[in-house]
Amino acid sequence: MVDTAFEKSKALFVRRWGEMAASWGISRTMAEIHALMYIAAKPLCTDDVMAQLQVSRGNASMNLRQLLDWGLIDRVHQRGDRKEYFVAETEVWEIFETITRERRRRELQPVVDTIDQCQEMIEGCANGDLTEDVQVYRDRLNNMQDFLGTMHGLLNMVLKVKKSGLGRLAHSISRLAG
Amino acid sequence: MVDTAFEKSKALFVRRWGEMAASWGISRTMAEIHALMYIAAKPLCTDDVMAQLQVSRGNASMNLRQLLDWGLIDRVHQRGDRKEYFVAETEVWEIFETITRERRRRELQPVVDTIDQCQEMIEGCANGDLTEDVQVYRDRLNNMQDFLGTMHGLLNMVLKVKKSGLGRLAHSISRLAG
DNA sequence: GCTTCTTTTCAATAATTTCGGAAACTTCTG
DNA sequence: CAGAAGTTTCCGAAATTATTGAAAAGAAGC
Repeated sequence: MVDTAFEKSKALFVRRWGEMAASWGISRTMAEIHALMYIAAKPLCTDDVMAQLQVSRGNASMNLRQLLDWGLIDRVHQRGDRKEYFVAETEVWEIFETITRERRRRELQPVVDTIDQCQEMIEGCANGDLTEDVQVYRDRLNNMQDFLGTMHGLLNMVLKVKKSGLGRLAHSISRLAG
Repeated sequence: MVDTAFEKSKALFVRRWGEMAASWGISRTMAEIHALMYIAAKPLCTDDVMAQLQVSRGNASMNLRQLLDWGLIDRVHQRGDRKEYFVAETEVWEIFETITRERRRRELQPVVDTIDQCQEMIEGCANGDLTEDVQVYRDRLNNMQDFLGTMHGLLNMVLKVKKSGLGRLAHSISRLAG
């Protein structure tokens, strides 16, 4: 069968994609479904996912919902079929933007907020008793916060610019640098 | 006690840092130790970690070793004391570089390699039977690979340039864009 | 509008994986 | 050799993830 190599190749990609995601704190199955849809030529339904990944209906359903929440896949309806089908975003930069946006919102923002809070907490005691320890601590918090702010801006810049070519990125940075 | 707010603030930072790391696939304790050392004014020893985070000696030891493997902390010897002490890298850009370097090596590189492998696997069958499915699949793999390559380059650029100011970054990008 | 059939969602249970603690074991120093 | 510090292994606890089965939701036909 000619398709064997094709099928094997796809399975390999899906598996590896899942493994990578797992080490990044994303459920393996969720990532595998995403990979499956990313490389699919046409919409897949829940049964396709169940069959290809050998998972239960509930599991497939839950992970599909999560992918919808993340905005990584969309519902698609096929006429004459009441089943729901799904397609993945296939523009890699869009995928990247979606993932970074969600992770920033869910996981980075709380840290930024917490650092603010930590800084407020030591403002009082910093007056009366500005020991070296407190000063060091305050510097470290500031550095981290600056870094997170810079990364935030840099990421936004990269994402914005990916849609208008590298020329503008250079320009943006020139202004930042000048 | 004047230090109460200070201690509470530090504890809050450590806790939140650990939580964030946990959602990024890094053990909570390992991240907490790292946070503890990042904000510490002087080197800490295993017993400090045990006391402040309420973990066992074995646990502390294992996680300290991992942090050493990652290159996020260094051993420091205090003269007149047999104990080992540790300090964290405190330059945020260095920390960032270390983490991205390690994660790329450990988790991204295998994906890049796998995509290569996947592409080779379908080269044979692509000749005889170039169905649309195969073609779509091949395109998606290529797009992903291009993306990973671009990100790799971009990251290197950002890291290199952080040590020589933003001016050079703009210049680098100008050349890329031109 | 009601029934029936299909699909999705939810909740309880089960399985897997990860993590941490205790203790055995090693190493180093005096 | 004694004592302290560091490491590794094993096992149980906790968290995460998956399965099952039942209920809910939604479309087609009457």
